[in-house]
Amino acid sequence: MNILKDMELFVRIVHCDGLAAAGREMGITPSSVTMRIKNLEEHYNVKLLTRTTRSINLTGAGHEFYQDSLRMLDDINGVENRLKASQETISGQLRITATSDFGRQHIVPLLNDFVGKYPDVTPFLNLSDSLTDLTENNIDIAIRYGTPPDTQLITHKIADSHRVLCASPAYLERFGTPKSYTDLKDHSCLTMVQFRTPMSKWYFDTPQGEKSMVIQPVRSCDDGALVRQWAIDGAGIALKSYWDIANDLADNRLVSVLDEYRPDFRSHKMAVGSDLLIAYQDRKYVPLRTREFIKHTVKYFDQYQNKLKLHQQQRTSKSGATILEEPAVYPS
Amino acid sequence: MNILKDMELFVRIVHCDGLAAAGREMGITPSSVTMRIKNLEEHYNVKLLTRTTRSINLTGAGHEFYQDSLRMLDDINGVENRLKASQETISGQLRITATSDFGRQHIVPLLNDFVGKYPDVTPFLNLSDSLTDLTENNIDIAIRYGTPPDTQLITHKIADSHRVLCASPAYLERFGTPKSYTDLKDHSCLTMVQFRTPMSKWYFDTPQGEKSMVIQPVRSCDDGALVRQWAIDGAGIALKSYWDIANDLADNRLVSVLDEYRPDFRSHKMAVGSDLLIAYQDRKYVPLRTREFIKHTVKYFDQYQNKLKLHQQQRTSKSGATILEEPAVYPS
DNA sequence: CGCATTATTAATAAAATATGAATAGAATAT
DNA sequence: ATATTCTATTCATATTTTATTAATAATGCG
Repeated sequence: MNILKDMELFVRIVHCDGLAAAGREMGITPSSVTMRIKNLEEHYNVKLLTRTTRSINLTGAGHEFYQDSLRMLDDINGVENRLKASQETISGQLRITATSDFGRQHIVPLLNDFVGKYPDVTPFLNLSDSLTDLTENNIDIAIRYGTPPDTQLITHKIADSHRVLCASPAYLERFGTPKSYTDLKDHSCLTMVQFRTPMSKWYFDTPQGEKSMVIQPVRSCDDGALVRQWAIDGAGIALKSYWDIANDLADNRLVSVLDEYRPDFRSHKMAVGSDLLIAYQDRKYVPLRTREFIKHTVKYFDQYQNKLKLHQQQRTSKSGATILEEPAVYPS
Repeated sequence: MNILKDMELFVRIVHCDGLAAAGREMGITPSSVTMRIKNLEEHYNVKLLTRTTRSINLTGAGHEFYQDSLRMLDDINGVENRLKASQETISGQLRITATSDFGRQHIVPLLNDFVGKYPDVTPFLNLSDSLTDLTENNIDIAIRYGTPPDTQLITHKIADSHRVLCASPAYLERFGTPKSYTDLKDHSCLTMVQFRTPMSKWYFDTPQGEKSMVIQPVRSCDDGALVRQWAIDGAGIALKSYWDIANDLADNRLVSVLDEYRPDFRSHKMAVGSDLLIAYQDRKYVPLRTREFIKHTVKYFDQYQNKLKLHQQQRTSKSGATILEEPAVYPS
């Protein structure tokens, strides 16, 4: 009897909530699954699952065994990886998740770079604005704004970030630049929809403390890229994360407004904070390719940030227009 | 490949300082040992042992693998022991469901007793008057009146029981004792509400056969304990299961009436019959704690029944009220 | 050097595991 | 209510994995 393999199967059964489904994922027939669980139970003389044709339920012993299995599988995974690591190279599949617009702008070129350097790495990129479960999808690395609401993850800050209210120069010329956050009620606002909820409650730091305002979006969408495009097209003012529009600001396709109010949005389901973070699973063994990619990413954004600063200095020295720097004075 | 078994073998090899010797201890041939180590090394592409015909030596990776093996074997050993323990020792969580009033009066002291005897048992008591699904809630034992409408359950009769119409001596003195079931229409009746339906249809065995009567309750409630308390307080006549009021009858807080009519109530959702039963899931492997608790319960009610009989004999001979040793347990 | 013991190899035997077809049960759709 | 679909199970059969046997080569000891 191969207990470790049975543990793997058992965990799959629990996750899939069914024997047949687990078998499908593992590439074996339902009858085989039945047999193996039956043998396990007979061997230890313990019932692990109460099962009808339509549902399964863990017994007390089953619950314990599930926890034990998770622990042991994690352990053996570490052992195997360390064994392989004795001559490990930077190779294999590297699975990354990032928000779609940010991913296309930053992760795609970064990943090209990485794969160019390490050709044996085969990247898989999940671009999704909804939170992806790392364990479920076997993701090595997640890149998000703010700490995800998952205590199991290890996070590293890659770069400073903050939210930015932005619009196209054409829009601002036509409808005026808001001087106070209250002016926004007379503007066209664009919002993103996350978890089916429009993120229409915007927060502002004011001399009177934090204020929030519920805006009435003229357009909303669950795709971050489209919100950005709308803003570039002059459809209105959008609230975006800094790195999503860093290029647009640098190239003057977008202009930030009301920076001094430090605009923000929040959600209980969402991550907390606004900095750009890299997150990965707390595993006993992190593959070399993953460790190397984290280094690579940190370096990339360091350099990028420097590049942008340089770019800004050039612009300010030439035209005097401030784009990235926050003015310190509030309008009266 | 069975890594755990290979780990076991590997540890033996290290301890025995040789493949053949390890094989001898494990009851397999040297060639088999060679094969398995070879497969291990090939699978992970790592050399674990440098071996000549006369001596073996651990490589760096082999040393790590040896440590890993010790840890994992220790872990799996614990898992296996715990699994077996659930069958062989009286330990672990024992999950019981009982009706609330009955549970507080009888199961709580019984369980105290049981846990005192077997300290490794951690009891969980679900006190609910509505039926609890055993599988769903992972309940080991249910104690109910009458056979539950669940064919999957195995039931054992613990004790005789029947329904009893009862009222306080004070009530009967003031409003008279009913002589026939038809007298009940002139009495204050108390009923319990189960599944949102008042149990107001009462059945009686009469010389003319079974008769039923729909009573108009002056008070009703979905909590059995409160109905009993109302009766004790003299609010009227209640129809209760015998064991729910056995203590009250014994101590003369309640007096039964119309016993000769064998009063009863029924419900299609309810259990059939009125005897006190213990029910558990039809499992191939019933944990030892469960089996032991069943024994314990049967014994407890046997003794209790005898004690009540004795008490009654003393009462009829002395006609003096005494309090039973087992007090009705209420959180005070 | 011979002797005893060991590791290895390859063909074969044995054991463990998976499959496929048949049966029955439970939830959903009709 | 009835049909349908998906599920779990069982058992005989096929496949894969693992162990054995016997033969061979290698090491160290007296």
